[in-house]
Amino acid sequence: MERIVVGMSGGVDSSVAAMLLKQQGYDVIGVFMKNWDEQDDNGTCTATGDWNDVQEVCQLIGIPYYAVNFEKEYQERVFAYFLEEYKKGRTPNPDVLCNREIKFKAFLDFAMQLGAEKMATGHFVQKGDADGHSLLLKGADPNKDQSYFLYMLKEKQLARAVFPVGGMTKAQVRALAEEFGLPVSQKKDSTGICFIGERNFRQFLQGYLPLQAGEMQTQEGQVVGQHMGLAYYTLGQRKGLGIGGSGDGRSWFVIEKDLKRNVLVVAQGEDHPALYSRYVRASQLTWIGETPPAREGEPFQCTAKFRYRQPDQQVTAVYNGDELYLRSEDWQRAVTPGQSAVLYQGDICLGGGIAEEASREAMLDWVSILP
RNA sequence: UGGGGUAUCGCCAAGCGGUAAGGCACGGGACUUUGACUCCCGCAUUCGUAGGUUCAAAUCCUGCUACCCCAG
Repeated sequence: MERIVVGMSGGVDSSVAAMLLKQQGYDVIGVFMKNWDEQDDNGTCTATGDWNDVQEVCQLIGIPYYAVNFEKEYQERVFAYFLEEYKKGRTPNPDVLCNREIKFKAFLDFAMQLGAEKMATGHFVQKGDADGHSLLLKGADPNKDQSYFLYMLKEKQLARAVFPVGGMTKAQVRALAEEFGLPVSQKKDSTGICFIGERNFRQFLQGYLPLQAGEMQTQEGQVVGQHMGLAYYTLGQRKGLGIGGSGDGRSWFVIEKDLKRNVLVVAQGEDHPALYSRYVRASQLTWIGETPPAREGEPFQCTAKFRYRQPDQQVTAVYNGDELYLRSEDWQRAVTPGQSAVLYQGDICLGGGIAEEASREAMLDWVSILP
């Protein structure tokens, strides 16, 4: 009997995933990952409730369960990077790294040590196969597809993974949970940084990054307010600026973080040109498959998501080593350095990179590159 | 010191005798395994202040206060 270790968060999706695998006759082991240690106001660990849910669910399903601690790995491989990026004025996405480094590396290794053939998670993604090569496909529920967060995986990692709920809709998953009387069937979907959870983001950052207040200025250099530290803002941000009523009365948005001058550059109106770009340069490009969709320097068509849940955007892409250049058909709003650009062809997730800069104008000689 | 003007929510701003629009900001919620965006709801028993006229005033009258402008 094939053994599969399921990464269980205490949520509906991973609980149903474990249950389905058990039904299919696998030797299922549930494992709860603890990657962040934090006490809430009452002094109890915020992960305790989730661990309790995991235990309840596993007992109900009738599978053994364990908890494993990856706090150190998370700290070193994910959180350190997270803070470094903020210090550079960028806006990192820790969850894509968490998946590559923790869930599909540290945890995968752990699963193998438990004698498993495969690991499983409750991600809403599907797997495909092309001549024996694993493909990452979007989840069947277009509203819940989480392939964006898994683009950094390699096909070798993927080959070891199964996603039992990826072919279902969220509604179907909940219905199954309900049907089997899982105690978490009505549990609210979790959001926020994985393992760290929902919290006041500024308060959270304050504990790790020094505050350095400075000026908010327009592009023309007019001072329109004070900011409390560039790290607390991201491109395209509207809320939290606190400078309403000035200028022409429209909303203000962050259009640039000038680290050298410690100035937050803002502009008025959601349609301000500075919020939009068409060209994106990304680094740290990774392909899921061993064979990229095109050769270096050879432009190709695909779609991209510049943020989670964004509809596919038609782009022309070309890459050089781990540098990726994209030209979008449509204007893209607030493409932010540090955020990921994830590439697709149809339902296949190809991989992606981390945005370094976005521009209204070409940063490459596209005319000569394009056919 | 004369003359004129303006004072309505944190900011901007409707209102012109009939019982306080709207925008921005802010707060709450929804959405969401990053950060954002977006959407929904809330947000002045009160109109610088003290009186007066009137059935009824932010809206009319008077005093006071503050600020602005022009004269000096």
